[in-house]
Amino acid sequence: MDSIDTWLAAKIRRDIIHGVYSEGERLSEAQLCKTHAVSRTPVRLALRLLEREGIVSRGEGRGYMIQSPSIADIMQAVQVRGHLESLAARLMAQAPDRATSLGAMAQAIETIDDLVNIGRLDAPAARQMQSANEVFHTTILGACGNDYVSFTCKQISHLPMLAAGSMVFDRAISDSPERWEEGVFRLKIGNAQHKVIYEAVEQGDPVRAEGMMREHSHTMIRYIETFEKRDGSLTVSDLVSYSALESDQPRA
Amino acid sequence: MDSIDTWLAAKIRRDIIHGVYSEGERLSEAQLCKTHAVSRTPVRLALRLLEREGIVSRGEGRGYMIQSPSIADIMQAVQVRGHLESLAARLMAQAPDRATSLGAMAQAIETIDDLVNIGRLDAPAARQMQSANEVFHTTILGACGNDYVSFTCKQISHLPMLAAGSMVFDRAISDSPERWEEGVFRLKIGNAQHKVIYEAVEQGDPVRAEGMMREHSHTMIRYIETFEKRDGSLTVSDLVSYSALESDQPRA
DNA sequence: GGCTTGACTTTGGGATCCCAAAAGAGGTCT
DNA sequence: AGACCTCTTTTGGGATCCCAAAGTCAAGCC
Repeated sequence: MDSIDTWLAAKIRRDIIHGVYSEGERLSEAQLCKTHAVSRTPVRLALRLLEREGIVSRGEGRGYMIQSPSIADIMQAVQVRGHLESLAARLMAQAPDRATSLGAMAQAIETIDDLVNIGRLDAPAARQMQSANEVFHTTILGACGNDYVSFTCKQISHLPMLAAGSMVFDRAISDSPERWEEGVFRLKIGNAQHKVIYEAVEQGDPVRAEGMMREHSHTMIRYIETFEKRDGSLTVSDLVSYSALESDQPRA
Repeated sequence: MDSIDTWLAAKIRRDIIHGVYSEGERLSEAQLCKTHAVSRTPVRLALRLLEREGIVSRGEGRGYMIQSPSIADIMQAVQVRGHLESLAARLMAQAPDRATSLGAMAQAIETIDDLVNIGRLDAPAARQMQSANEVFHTTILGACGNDYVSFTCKQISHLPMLAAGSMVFDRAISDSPERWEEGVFRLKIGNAQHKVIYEAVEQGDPVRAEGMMREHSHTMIRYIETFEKRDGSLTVSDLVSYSALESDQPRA
């Protein structure tokens, strides 16, 4: 299943996101063959995949053109994802067999609660939290009864911050105590939202479930905005490093 | 831009949707090479594309497996699309520069109104209506300010009834006068919803715009449901023929 | 007789070759 | 001197070849 082309696509995607290529730069198949030491077949498959992902465009003439996503692009995509998740929350609250999936959600909430209460936010804790958060969100997507919601989310999950359950971690969190306090508070707020969503789904309140999920994703967008304002020039590469916990690949 | 593989993918997609292959059937690259008289390269590209579209799955072992979409699948996808469009309507109602796109929407509404008032629903009229409807919906997607909404919609627009502005036309509409009357009434309702959406967007009322767009897409789902109930066994192929006006390909 | 193991066949992934079309460079004509 | 035409080179699409892995069948062993 995972052939060279998939791996190659991931590699090129990483390069694009990390800004190795400049916006609008033309890249040729032959060039990629040389630099990655593979044949043209996987290169073409990879490029077609990236084209469908929208981070490379295949113009009428020849050559592929880089379409590196900006922070604004990613925030737009996060908004779309959040909107789809709010649909999933509403549908799950209406699903007759939703009870079977409530356990996983409750456990995820509990895990996050425990981690937040411990108060340490080191890498392993962040990874665990990330994982629990992913469980919470994918459970809703999977239990909403509409498989296309989950499918559509997967279609756009290649961008940074768009994988299921991506969380923003502030790299400044370990610098100052106030930042640290702020980060923990934010995580508590997020999990409180999780609890409301859980309750609404359990009680079969679709309006409340959808509304709270909308707010939950809005919180993330707002948080990225505060990053942007604070750091001045937030790069896409920064967002990758924040959400890098989800991938096995170390930052380039 | 449109190479053999794209064309081939469209051909195989049509075959799958029209039920040429049975569910779960394995198809091999070599087989497709023979039947469509092309080399393996475009076949592989086409299969990878169809795999991403979700109508063909590439298992761990060898062979691709057909995943022909059911009526339920399509209705789920329509729900997703409708939800995304409701986001677009909300965002457009909040967009500062929305005024520039209001003209196209108004004209589309007027065109549909004229066609409905004439009262004839022959093929050219249906095609015109389809076209105007497409203008209305794509204008909202394009003017909402979030490019990813439109992008995400395109990602799932390969299924029948999912292209922008797809409309359901009742093939029984020409049979009996009451069905005919019913069909015209339904179109009037639909355009009345368009008018409300237009008004809400113009006045900058995001809640009303989103709500009415949600209702608008819900109307379509409900209509497909009535089809299903009436005909007993509605097939995906039927839906294609209902929405076939949008494509140049005649029904197989 | 059933199970295991080995050879054969099928099939998909990767590499290479060929070709047509398009971009670029250079020369020529006005 | 500038514009247009032509030739060359680059590049991407399609075809074919090769290989490795997986499935299959059969024969031999327990």
